[in-house]
Amino acid sequence: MSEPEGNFAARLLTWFDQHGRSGLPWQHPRSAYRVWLSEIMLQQTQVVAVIPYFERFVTRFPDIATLAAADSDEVMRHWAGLGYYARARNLHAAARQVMAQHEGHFPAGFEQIIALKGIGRSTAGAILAQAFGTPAAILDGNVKRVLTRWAGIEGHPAESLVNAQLWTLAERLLPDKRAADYVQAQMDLGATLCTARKPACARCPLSTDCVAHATGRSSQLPTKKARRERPHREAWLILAEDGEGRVLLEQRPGSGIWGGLWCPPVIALGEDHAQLLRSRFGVALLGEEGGEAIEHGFTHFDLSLHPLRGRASLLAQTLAETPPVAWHPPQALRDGRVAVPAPVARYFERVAAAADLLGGHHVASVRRRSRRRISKGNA
DNA sequence: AAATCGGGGTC
DNA sequence: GACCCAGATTT
Repeated sequence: MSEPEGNFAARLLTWFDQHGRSGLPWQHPRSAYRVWLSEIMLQQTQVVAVIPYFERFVTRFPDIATLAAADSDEVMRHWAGLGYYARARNLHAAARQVMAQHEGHFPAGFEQIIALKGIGRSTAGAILAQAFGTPAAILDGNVKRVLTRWAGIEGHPAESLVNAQLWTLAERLLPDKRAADYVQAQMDLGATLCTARKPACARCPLSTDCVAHATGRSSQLPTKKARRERPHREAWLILAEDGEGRVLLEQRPGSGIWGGLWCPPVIALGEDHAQLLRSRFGVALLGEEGGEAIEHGFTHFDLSLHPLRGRASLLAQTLAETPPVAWHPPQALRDGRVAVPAPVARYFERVAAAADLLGGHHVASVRRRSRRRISKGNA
């Protein structure tokens, strides 16, 4: 078929030349490593949220060898607050994979790229096209939206049949030139014109033969999935302080929420927290006092964390199974020296701000050092 | 096929 | 408050 799709790619690229985004940090310089890193960070994460993390990450880990050689705690520290922490663990593992299997050079073949941890079909295509100029299809949220609308594809994209249909179409529309630009053009169209809500069809280069636009179904496509209501969970957040005001942290297991991050013990509200603190950490909590709950929403449940502060009394006893434990001053949990979950960092900022309000001005210097506050503008 | 895995931007 | 985001991996 010569031009059965009505010059879809050509129109997209012409639009891109005038309206595409060209100032993104990973576009200059554009190396395989920087493209790879950006694609991982951008999974389910918006560009504006990624940019400050990307800048900090490449400053500290400028190349694959540096990343591979780094300590995992330091990698997690540079990811803390961005979410989906399995991405960071997979990225780190993949960097070591590249060192071991490809002599430190990011591979240029699809099969080798997709074999790396954390890289699926779409991310592999995006890297292949942007880093090596090899034409490859992608199918992220943007492209799913653009294609379901343009071709009028009904049914939820998660269904295997619909998904296969979308991949086939994406492959068929692929131009044989300007591979990197074409990837970026698809992203930019989806992010700026063919948006989830109120698409700007009047300015879209594809509207002339867009099925959804012609039939008035743009707001109906892609088909939304019925969402279940999110359950609500409650837990204690145990803030056990030693004699020097340092807080007890445990490293969370790799699987599950906040995997690999450091966090004060989180114990379900119904459980016997005193007994659990004793058995798992050899600690008793003295002079307990509560505080206002920390509300935090996840994709599939809401969480209320009830802070429970107290003085830690170490019980001299041998413990059977002690998770990795560390003690850190609250300041270290605010300024990014320890990889803690975003709501935990926020909690300690709130406590510090309250103390600042009551007392001295010494906290000002701490704030200046806090990149998280500045980059994300947390209140 | 469905569930899991974060946090924030945006309306 | 609901929806969504340059998805991959596990169940």
